[in-house]
Amino acid sequence: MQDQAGQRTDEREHSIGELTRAFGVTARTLRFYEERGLLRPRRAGQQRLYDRGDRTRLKLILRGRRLGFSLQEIEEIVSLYEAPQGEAGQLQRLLDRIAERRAELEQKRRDIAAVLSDLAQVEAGCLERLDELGQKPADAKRESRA
Amino acid sequence: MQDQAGQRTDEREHSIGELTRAFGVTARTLRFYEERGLLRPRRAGQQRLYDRGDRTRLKLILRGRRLGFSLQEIEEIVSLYEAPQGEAGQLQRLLDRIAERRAELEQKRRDIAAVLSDLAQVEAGCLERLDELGQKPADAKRESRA
DNA sequence: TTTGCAGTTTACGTAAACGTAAAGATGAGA
DNA sequence: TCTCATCTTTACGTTTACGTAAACTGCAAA
Repeated sequence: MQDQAGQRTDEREHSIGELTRAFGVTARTLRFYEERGLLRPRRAGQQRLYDRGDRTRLKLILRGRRLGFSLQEIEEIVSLYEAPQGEAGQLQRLLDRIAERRAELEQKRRDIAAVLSDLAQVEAGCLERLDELGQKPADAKRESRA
Repeated sequence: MQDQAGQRTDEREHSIGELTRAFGVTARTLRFYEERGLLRPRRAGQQRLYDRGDRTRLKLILRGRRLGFSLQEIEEIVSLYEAPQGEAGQLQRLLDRIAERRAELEQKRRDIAAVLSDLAQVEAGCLERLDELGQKPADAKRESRA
């Protein structure tokens, strides 16, 4: 588990190109996130170097993006992770914001359950009709030759 | 459970204004969705009248929106619900598309679980630190006077 | 009759999240 | 030394999902 430099891949710093390939995003996107303050890779001269922390942040960002949060919301969510210290009032406000986010996420979870349930119904109807047609379905999981 | 017209609210047709209040969207949004072909309310002269089917579709649309799907994706998803008939090949393609959507939704579900877990950790840290400070937290669920 | 509200169409504006092109720097290899 | 890939900054363009303003219609209450 060592790369050419004799370091674990997790510990190595990565160029922007490596990161684009690893995460399936464009360099423009990474620079844009940096411009928005979501990423702060260190510099070797002009070049950006992304360390493990940057990759973790990026993972969080993309996770939020898949969930349909705006970059501003993502920024707020990610900032929750990195606001550990503080006096009681601050901590209380942090807890409140966490509760808000949790409520949103649970709404999303309910939405997902509902859509999945709807899709399952449509699928059942399809299978039934295929069955009536005397056909066997061949989707990813249920291989016909099994 | 009868309204002024002596019909159940579920059966009544609604003006655009009623719908905006019921769903918390603007009239512009409803007209835009219609322009995009996502809604087709019937007309009484110029005025739009939304029936139960329209409201159901709107509910589906907003559900997709909360999950971060684009209107185009939402259109595709909703169209899955309304493509029941077809010969075997069509049904098979429909099943494939359902499988794709299901995969996306399950990815989102994993993302939600991950974020919720992260938030729970941050929250635990907060509570611990509040405890060290000798404070009692007062969030929505855990009322301090309980 | 006038006022006012709720609705309509048309059309330009806008914020977010990048895409894309231009022009230049930099280091490795032929 | 030249070339090529990869990186950089700057800047304008694009798509999505509406916002917003203007100008008009229809109906109902004052």
